[in-house]
Amino acid sequence: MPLGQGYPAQDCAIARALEVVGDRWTLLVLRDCFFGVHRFADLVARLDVPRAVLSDRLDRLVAAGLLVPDGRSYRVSEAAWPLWPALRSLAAFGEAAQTEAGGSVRRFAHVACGTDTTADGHCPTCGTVPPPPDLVVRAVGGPGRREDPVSVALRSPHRLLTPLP
Amino acid sequence: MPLGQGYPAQDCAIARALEVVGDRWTLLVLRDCFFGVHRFADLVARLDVPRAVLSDRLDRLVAAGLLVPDGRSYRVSEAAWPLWPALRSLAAFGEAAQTEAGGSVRRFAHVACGTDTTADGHCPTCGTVPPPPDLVVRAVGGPGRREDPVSVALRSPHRLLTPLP
DNA sequence: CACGGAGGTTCGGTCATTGAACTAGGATCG
DNA sequence: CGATCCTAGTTCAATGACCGAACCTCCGTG
Repeated sequence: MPLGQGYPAQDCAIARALEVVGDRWTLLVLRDCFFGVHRFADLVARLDVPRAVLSDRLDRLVAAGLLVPDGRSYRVSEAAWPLWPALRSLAAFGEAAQTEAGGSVRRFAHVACGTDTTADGHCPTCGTVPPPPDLVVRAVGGPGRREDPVSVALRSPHRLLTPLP
Repeated sequence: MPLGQGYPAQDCAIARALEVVGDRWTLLVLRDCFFGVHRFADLVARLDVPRAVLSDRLDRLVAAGLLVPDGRSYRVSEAAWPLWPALRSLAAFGEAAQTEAGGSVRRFAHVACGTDTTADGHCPTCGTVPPPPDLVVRAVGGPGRREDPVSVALRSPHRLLTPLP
C-alpha cells in the first residue's frame, strides 16, 4: 500500500495498521513468513522483490515486533498472529479472480480436527477459530504458476509458522 | 499498496486482492464508503488525500466493481462485502497502537440483537456473522482527533452502508 | 449573465520502487 | 593457508507514483 510516510492525520485503527503493513510487498512478505519461508534468499526467489525493498520491509517488520530475527532467518512473532485473519480475509476476497485465472487456491485445515476452516476462519467441527500454529495449509485446484523450488515446496501440506528446510 | 503495477508473477489470492485494494489510500477510501461517506468532497475532507489520487482510486474501485457511481455519489456494491472482514481484522490489529495514542476506537453492533460483535465479527448473542448492512458503528474511547464536519458526523452511531446526509 | 459549489484535471517537484551491479562475511573445498 | 561459493545485504541511476496547489468544467441558483 502505501507510500508517503503513513496516515498521521487519520484517527482510525485501520490507518494505524496500514502504517505498519500497508506498504507494497509487506503483506506478501508476512504471508510467506506465515507459510514457513524464513530466509532472505527464499523470499527473493518467491516474490521477485528487489533485494533493497525486501531488506527495508524486513527491517520495518522487525522494528514493529512482527518478525524476530534469528541469525540468518526471520520468524513470525506472536504479535503478528492478529494479522492472520486479515490475510485470510484478503485471500477469500481474491479467490474469485484467482480461480478465473486458473491459479491454485489454498485451504487451511485445523490440525486437531482434520477439517478445513471456513472463509471466516472457523473450524466447522469444533467451532473454534484455530490460531495460526494449529493450521495446515495445502494448495488445491490449478497446477500453480510458479516453479521455483520454494514455491513447489510450499504446495505440499505443511503446518503454518513451521520453517521450511 | 502498492506501486509498480500489481504482482503479476504471484500465484496467490492475497496478491490478487492487493492488486485491487493494495494501493495507498484505497482501503481507507473503502472504509469511509462502508461508513457511509459517499461524496468526493467528503472523502477529501476526511482523508486529506490529493484530489488526483482520490479520483484515480475511485475509478479503480468502480472498474473493479466494488463501488457503483450514482450521479455525484459512490455506493458500496455487494461485491465489496467480502472485504469487510479484512477491514475489521486490520482494525482489530491496529487498535493497540490506536488506544496507546489516545485516539478513539470503533465498535460494531448487530442491529437485530443490539450487542457488539467480537473481534472476529461474530455476534455473541445470535452466533452469526452479520453482513455489513446489519451493523451499527459507533466511536468509543478517546475524543477523536479530527474535527471536520464529516468526521464529527461519523462519530455518532449509524448503520453501515447508509449514506450520510 | 454572474456566482458558487461539486467534481474533477493538470502540473512541477519529491520520494519510493525497480533492476542491476557491487560488497561483506562466513562456510567449504583443495 | 588461499580460492571459491553462498547468503545477505548495500549502492546507484532511472522510472514512476505520490503530493500540493492551481486550474478547469459542469450544473444549479438568483
